[in-house]
Amino acid sequence: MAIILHVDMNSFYASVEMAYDPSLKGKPLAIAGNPEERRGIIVTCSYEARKFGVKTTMTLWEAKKLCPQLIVKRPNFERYRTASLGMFAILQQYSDLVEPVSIDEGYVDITEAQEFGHPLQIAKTIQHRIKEQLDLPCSIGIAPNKFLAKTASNMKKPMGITVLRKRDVANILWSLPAGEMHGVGKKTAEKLAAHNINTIGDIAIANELVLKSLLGINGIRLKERANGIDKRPVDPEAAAEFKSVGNSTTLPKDVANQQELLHVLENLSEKVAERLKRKMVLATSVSVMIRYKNRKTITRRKALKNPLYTKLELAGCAKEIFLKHWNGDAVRLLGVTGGDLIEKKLATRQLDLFSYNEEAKKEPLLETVEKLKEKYGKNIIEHAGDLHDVKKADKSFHSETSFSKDFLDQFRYSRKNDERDQ
DNA sequence: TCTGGGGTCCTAGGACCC
DNA sequence: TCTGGGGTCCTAGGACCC
Repeated sequence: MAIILHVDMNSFYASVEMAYDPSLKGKPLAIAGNPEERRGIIVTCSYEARKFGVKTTMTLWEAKKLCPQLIVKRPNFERYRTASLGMFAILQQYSDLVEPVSIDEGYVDITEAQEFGHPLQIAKTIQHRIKEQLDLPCSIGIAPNKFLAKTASNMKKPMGITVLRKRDVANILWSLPAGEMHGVGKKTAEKLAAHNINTIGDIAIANELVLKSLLGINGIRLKERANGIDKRPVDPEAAAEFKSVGNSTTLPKDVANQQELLHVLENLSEKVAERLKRKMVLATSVSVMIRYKNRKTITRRKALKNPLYTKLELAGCAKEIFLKHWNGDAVRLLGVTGGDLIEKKLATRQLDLFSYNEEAKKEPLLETVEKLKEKYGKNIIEHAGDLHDVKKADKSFHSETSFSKDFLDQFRYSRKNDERDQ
């Protein structure tokens, strides 16, 4: 039987800020967007802030009302990426089978890692090292598959370690509300409730035909998972295979001026083009998202004959789509996404502007180490020496950076988990 | 005077072909 | 004269997650 860990960082952004500036420790801290640009929602907050009722997605002014002494920081993604690199570098030292799920969580298949001890010992060591070396708290779930490991890591926060065996599923999970299950959101919970399916146990014994008609293929999967079954392997490549790359922005104020909107599309296209270039992929489709003043949102997409990646082509395409479908109303948000990506080397088109070369591949290692040293003021390399095996440590940095370029290009954070953290 | 930004997967309908 | 059914591609939108 496989042994899977799910490592989940606790209130990650806030914890990183505290590691960076220890004077913040023990204080109510929130990471939020810019209120002047009406992006002032709470992205994540410290446990001290949660005691006041501050929650993810709350507007900044609501949070301030609950907790006037709240310290608010803008997100610093560079800092979070750096910390994330450090975390994954540690995970990689216990197994090659590390699958990053987001900037702050990942799966580790430790089935073949007996040399490092029993699963519980390994989890304790990893948690201890992340705390000691990065000054960051995490929770870890230990289980025979991904679903159970993910569920387990969520059960004790912060700094919990939870073992969830398949034989405990009925005892521990079945009494929980269906909405607690990973993969069951608000809408799905409502649909299930309408059929008197209210708990995870109800899902586990529900009629497959009912689930299928209600939720499609997802209904079948939910039933399997509710029974503790999940055959998905831990896939180290999963995060590297991007399907789309997009940028969107909520405008500082609603805009109806066409020139202004086209200019925003140009800027978004430039960012997307840079990322396509960095990933060495071409887009075979372009989508434009328009959210109007009243929050009505449309996406319009165009498949391309010639895959593209330059700012000029992307912007041209985005503008064309926009002008064709924009109804003239004031716009709140614009987004540009390149989709159906293909690798540059597989493209039949002539390419010349990619500056990427073999040398560039070597840089991330040095960069990573320098950043970790600088930003944390902790010598991560010395700590890596703990490993007895310098080669392995070296290798782990290399393999880690190979996925990090793609993976860390984005940021994500946990809403559902943050709410459950309370 | 609410509600960000970056993704994935799935479904359903229409076009088109055989 | 009326009309089958499978398959694929494309598009739009919903749901969910982090």
